[in-house]
Amino acid sequence: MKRSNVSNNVIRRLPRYLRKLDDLAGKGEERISSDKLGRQMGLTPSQIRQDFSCFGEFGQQGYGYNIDSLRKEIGQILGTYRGYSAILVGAGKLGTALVQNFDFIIEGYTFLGAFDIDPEIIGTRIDGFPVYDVAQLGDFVREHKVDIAILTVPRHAAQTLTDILREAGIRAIWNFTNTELEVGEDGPLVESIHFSDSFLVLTYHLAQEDDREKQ
Amino acid sequence: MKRSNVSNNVIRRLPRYLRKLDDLAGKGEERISSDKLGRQMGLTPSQIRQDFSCFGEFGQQGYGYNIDSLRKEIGQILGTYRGYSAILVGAGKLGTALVQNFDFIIEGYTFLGAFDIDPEIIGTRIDGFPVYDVAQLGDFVREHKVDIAILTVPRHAAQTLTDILREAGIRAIWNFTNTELEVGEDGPLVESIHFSDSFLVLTYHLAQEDDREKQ
DNA sequence: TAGATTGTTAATCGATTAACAATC
DNA sequence: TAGATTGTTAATCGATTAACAATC
Repeated sequence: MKRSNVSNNVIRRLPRYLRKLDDLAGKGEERISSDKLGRQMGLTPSQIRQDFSCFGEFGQQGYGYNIDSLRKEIGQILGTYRGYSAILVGAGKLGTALVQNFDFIIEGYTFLGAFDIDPEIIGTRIDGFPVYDVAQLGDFVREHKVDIAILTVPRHAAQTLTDILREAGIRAIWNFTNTELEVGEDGPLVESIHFSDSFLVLTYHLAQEDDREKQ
Repeated sequence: MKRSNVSNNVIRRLPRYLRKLDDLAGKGEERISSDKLGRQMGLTPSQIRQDFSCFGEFGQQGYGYNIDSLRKEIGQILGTYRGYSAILVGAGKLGTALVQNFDFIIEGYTFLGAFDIDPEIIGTRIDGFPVYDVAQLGDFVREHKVDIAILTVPRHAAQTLTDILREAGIRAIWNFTNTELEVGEDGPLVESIHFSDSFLVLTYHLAQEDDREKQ
């Protein structure tokens, strides 16, 4: 695996490849060429070959790529099945939905539980996992060396909890708070899902359609 | 407004600008230069000026940009306050969380209600909005000329509902099903939030850190 | 062997950055 | 007026695409 200076664009395409390959595998397909894959995904064959070649040589001339082994390679690159541990910070509707929709254990991660401030739900269970008092968050992260925090708290609490998580040595934050988190120099990785950004891109295109029509 | 061939990268930065400007306005700031804005957002001043200049001349030499009016301009470009109508398709945990977290009406959109297949929740209300039988989805969309469907159904139902929505003339689908929707030639716009893609980008970086360390 | 298809090098295209005249 | 800062043109950088020898 080379993986020296792989561009962001390439990295963000990898999960799409993985999804597509899972799809093809599910359909019982065995092999695919960059040409066919490109047509199915709306990419050029060149780009696909360039992307893969950032990480190694996964194909075979005259044959293409073996779907099953390519899947495994890309999964490996993306860090699946490495047993990374995760916790949920903020056990509201959104957080609960995420835990229930992602089968973390099957996917090769270890989900350890949730944290919340509401006494009503502390001590209960979500999908079988315990809900702890957020007051214990720092100690828990330190003790269990938690890798990933899924942050689904109200925006006003986002930075405070980020600070606690950073102090406790969390490695990554999956951020759903719709704010930019301050993590400083060698703070944790942050990957954000900004719902409103995505929604606004949608309405941008609608607005553009409307404006074009008016002319 | 020129808006001829604006690149995707530019479009995806616009919501970030809007968030930042809202932030600054909230802090009582009145004006900002591309230089300061760049430093705060991690972009070059050049890029910021280029981005804005795709849509018009919003600044003033020697002064910079007026935060309030720039906010309004970008909001306008992004189609806020145009009264676009939206429905929720799939009233599970995730969908409910989205409706409760986005105050659609305040944000300038019109939320019309939710649709589900579960008789238990059909006829109930979410955040005050009615939950209809999904059997009425097509007719409802046609009748109310609904602009946007928020699709939060299980993946196996995604394509069927997409087909119904397209047939009924929906203009855009905000897709949370973690699948690629087939919409054909002049089907609706699709903007997807792929949770798993985002999560895998996170674990990619963790895995890379780990591999680098091992060496 | 002939056909298919890779991995990689070179060419092109587009996006970002730098520079600067215009002007508030 | 002098200083600041824009909008835009030109230069650079990086990403995508094309081409092709290597080879299964």
